[in-house]
Amino acid sequence: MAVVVFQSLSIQCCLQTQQQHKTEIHQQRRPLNLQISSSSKSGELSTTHKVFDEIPHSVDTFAWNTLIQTHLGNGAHDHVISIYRTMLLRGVHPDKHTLPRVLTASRLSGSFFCGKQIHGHTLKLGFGSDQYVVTALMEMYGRHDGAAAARRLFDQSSRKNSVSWTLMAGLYIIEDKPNLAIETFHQMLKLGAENVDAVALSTVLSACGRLKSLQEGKKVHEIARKRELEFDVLVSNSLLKMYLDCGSIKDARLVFDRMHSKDVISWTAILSGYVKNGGFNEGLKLFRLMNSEGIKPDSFSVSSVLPACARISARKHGREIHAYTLRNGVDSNIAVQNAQIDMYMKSGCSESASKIFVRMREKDTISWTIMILGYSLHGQGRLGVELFQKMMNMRVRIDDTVYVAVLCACNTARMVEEGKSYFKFIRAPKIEHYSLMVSLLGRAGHFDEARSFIDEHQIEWHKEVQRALLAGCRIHRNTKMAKRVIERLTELEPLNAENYLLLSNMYAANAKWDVVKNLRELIRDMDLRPKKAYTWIEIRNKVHVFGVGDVSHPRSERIYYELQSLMKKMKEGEGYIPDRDFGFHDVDEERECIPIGHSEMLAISFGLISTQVGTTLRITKNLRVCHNCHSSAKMISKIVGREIILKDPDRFHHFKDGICSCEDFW
DNA sequence: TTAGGGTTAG
Repeated sequence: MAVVVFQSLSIQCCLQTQQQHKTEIHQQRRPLNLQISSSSKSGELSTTHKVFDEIPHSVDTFAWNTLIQTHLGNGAHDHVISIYRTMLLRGVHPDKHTLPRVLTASRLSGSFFCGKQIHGHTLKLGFGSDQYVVTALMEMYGRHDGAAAARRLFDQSSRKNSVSWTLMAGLYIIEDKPNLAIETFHQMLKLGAENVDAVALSTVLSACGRLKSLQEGKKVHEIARKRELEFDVLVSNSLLKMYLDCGSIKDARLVFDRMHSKDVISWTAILSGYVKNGGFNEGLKLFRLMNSEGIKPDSFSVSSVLPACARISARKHGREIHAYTLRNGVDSNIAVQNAQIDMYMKSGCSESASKIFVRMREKDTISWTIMILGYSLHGQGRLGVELFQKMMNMRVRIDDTVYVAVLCACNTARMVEEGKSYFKFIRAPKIEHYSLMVSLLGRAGHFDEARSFIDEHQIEWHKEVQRALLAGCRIHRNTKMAKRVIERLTELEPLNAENYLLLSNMYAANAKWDVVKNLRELIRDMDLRPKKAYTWIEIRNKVHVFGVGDVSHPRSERIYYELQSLMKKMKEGEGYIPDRDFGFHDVDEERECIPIGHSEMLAISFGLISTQVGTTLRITKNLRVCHNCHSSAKMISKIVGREIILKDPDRFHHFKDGICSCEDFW
């Protein structure tokens, strides 16, 4: 931070000095200007500075301004201040071009004190009402003291233009007051409609997005259309983002498809929009299309598409994109590296993720969070807790999401006391933190404590909390409490079919068929659509999908034969007895079906007959795996001597040598 | 010679 004291310098003295050297300036200005301009354009700062050192005292302000501009453009803000000081010391008079630049430099270097001194200079020199000076001052005070401070300067200024109006609107957005930003834009329209330009439209569109107001956004879209600015790339990209922020991917796509020219930002915005809204395959498709149209992806586009690979466990695509980042030099970007770690973790390759994490030159809070969550996902909660301890020791910034991650890790590792102590550190816990604490206590079987915790924090009427409690009931087969929880869930989410199915399955387990019949009728009458269970397995670049009792696969006969033979081995060699209790299961159809017809069993069997001995099988299920399949998968891993990695919505199960990484707590 | 703006990761 530059702390420069100018008060000792006399502006009056500078004025006199300049008068004295007026003749010399005229004689020497031209050759010096040329020298500075050519060096500045080449961006060679050291050369520029050498030239600057050679400038005689009599040189005019233009050369100094050019030098200042070069350093400002290169982000050398402190240096700009030093040059300004030298300029004053040499008696050169700052002008209306110098002052906004040094004000900007002092704002960007965080030297508000210095900025205030320069404000004094602008008044003494009579540039207080220059438009560029006013906007620089507005931005400085606005960012430091808030929008109200900028507003005072703005209201006092006699000549307002599109830049000052837009700046004012932008400051309101920073303060999360999008309504005021939109109001400012409309005031500008009313008072000086000819001023509206692409940047003004872009700013107000961002405010509409923040407000999630499709109505306001469409009004601005109409204004852009009328002023023929709709297809300006900045405006189009802002419209795209506004529609995405307002949740209308359809309108965003319409803007994208109609754009005359698309840049890397347009492509990144739309593909990121799809990925964030669950359109993982469409996101990947757009990424490929972008490449084929000759738009080179940058760190932003790569970080936007990698979560799609993570979510659909598309290791192959993820690896290809990873290779692309290495070839194109974007792999050292921290956001890209974080997205890569997340992708590898979520597609089952925790080792590849760890390698990147270890090699990272710089790690931020997000990098650590991804690793802690990743370890929890793979049943290595203890490693996650250790990482959190390390992170604290290294004084890395801890935020709410890191606490979510470490509480997840404590859950996985069943480290109740550690979880309790970390929870105490959270200043303002959110419902996610409370739910994780309830889950931690419930999974450990501490139901009385979980109840007291819920009462103490008055969080009973949150579906997340009830679901967390249900997880504990499942593990400990606490049917009595589970019934109460599910009944509460049906009150909280009357349109969620899953809750009625859980209830129905619990009554079925107790042979209360009349209640089961009533619940099924209720589901039908309310026209609720329960989820169906599916499992995917990728064999030689082709994805095979299996439903419950599926016989549609061309190798179906062989798949069932393999399963029958495995079942025989499990019964004879491992003493396996299928569990008929589906009381805690989320789908109805699987209870009706014999366990070997469950989708994950079919996928495992197909994987075994389609790959070489010893190959690891990787499968993904859209719903939670049932107890029978979990036990079967453990035994199969031992019988066939293979690792089976099964991903369900909450975690990875690594079945190996007859045991699972989740230690049967899922 | 100068200002205000649009895309990323947990």
